[in-house]
Amino acid sequence: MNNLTFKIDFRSGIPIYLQIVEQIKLLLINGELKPGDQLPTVRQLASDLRINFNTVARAYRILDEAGMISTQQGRGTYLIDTSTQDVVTYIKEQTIEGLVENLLQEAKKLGYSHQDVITELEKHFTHQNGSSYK
Amino acid sequence: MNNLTFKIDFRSGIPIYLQIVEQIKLLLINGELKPGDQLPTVRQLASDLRINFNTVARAYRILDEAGMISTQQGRGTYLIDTSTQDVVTYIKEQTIEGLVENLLQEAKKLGYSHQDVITELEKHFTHQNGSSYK
Amino acid sequence: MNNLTFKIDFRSGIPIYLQIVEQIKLLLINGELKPGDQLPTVRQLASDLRINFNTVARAYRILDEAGMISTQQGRGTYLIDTSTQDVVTYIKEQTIEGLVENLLQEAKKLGYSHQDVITELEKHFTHQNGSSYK
Amino acid sequence: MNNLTFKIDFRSGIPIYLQIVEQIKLLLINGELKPGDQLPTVRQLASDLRINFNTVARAYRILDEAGMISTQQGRGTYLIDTSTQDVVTYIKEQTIEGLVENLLQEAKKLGYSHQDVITELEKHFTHQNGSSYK
DNA sequence: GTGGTCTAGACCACC
DNA sequence: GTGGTCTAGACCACG
Repeated sequence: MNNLTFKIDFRSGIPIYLQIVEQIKLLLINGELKPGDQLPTVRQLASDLRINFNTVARAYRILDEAGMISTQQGRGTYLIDTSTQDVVTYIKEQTIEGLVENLLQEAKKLGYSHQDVITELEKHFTHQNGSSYK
Repeated sequence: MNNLTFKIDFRSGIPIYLQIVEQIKLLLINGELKPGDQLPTVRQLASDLRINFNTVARAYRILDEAGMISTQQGRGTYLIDTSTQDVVTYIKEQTIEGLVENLLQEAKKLGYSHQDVITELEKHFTHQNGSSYK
Repeated sequence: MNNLTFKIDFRSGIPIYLQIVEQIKLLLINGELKPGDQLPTVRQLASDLRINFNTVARAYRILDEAGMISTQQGRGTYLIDTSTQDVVTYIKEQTIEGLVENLLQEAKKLGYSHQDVITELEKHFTHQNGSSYK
Repeated sequence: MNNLTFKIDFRSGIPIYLQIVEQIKLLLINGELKPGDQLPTVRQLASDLRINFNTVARAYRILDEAGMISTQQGRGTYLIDTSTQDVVTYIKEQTIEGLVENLLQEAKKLGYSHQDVITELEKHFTHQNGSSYK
């Protein structure tokens, strides 16, 4: 049940604890983790990833403060258990919005119009794969 | 002649030297700085921004290594002087491409289709300002 | 394990941080350091060499930007860990080529033919040590 | 008589005064300047090259101290006038020797044998132009 | 007066 | 404990 696919990049410069937070969000979105599931213990995950115990604890603390997980003394750590799809879509929307907002903000500084951004995006669509429209 | 509009946010957590690097790129793109122009001296800019000259020197060194400026011992620092528009468009394109690529990569991880990204973008267009597009 | 033989010449006029960069390249080539090895911490090496830790940090930053080492906040600094011999031979070749190219370029300015250069080289072989060649 | 072809590279990082010293050596070797010739005045050359007066003066001082030129108060600066060919060949030899010695020293550090250096050199001969043997 | 190097030491982020 | 950032200030090389 806990063969989770964590990928940590030690060279990316992004703090490990943040990478863990992101990974867990992704696992939830992918469906690899479901609301109510138990997360690996801090010590287990630290050992698996060959990283420091405190680093995992910090990631869990952040998720806890964000209300995404529930840490229960002596019983373990669980993903919050609300009506499933709600959490997932909320997180997804929150994330994509942040990304888009950031893109537009930067583009604006560079003097690009919204149309320019669209054009650039479409360039990438055709390059990568013609099949991605759903 | 050198009344440049530098804006440093000391509370953003982003290193000052990186903010300077970005600012100079922006000034170039905006046309406030032109290829061949002399930049303020390290000590002058440091004094203007109320920061240490080593911090400015570090920013200039990075821009120099990136080939955007030319630092000349005892003479000052100059923006690179190639056929003007080339540099500017190159930097702009490089930047927007990076931003878009990053967005799509993240969106993909979240399971969004390209169309979803477009939709989200358009939502922002109407919210922010109705003038620029659509 | 980290009894590395660093030799810094404080009177050479060559910046200390550059000397450190060169020394580490050499240690890698000599095999005294191997891909994946941890380098001494910035503060440790600074203390050993009786220099400021910022000077070491600068050398490490350069090596990092060049992709030769991997600096990890809070964990330490490690030599890059690709298929061993690749890195070493690449660096060696890159270096010797630069040296030879430089020599030929200068010799050309002086009006020397390639044969002249060879002749001059052979003169040095016999002077220095009769064993290595000819 | 004084349309000399000076080429200064402000971006090379090599001090301008050293570039001038080298240029004058080259002009002598090329025959563009001959023993006994008058050099441009410090102010004239500084103006031509758009550089600081002191920089040229410094270059001339070095050449003077090296015995290559003779500065005569109020009369100008002249190249030393010994039996022509002597000076030229001396300078040439001195220079090529320095270059070769430097190459071998660096190659040695890298663990290259003399044969390796020869091999690398020959690689460059065939690549550049097959006609250079005199 | 210009930039470059180095030092000493404080404070922070991360592990 | 690790590296990163920034400051303050000295000294040097170059122009």
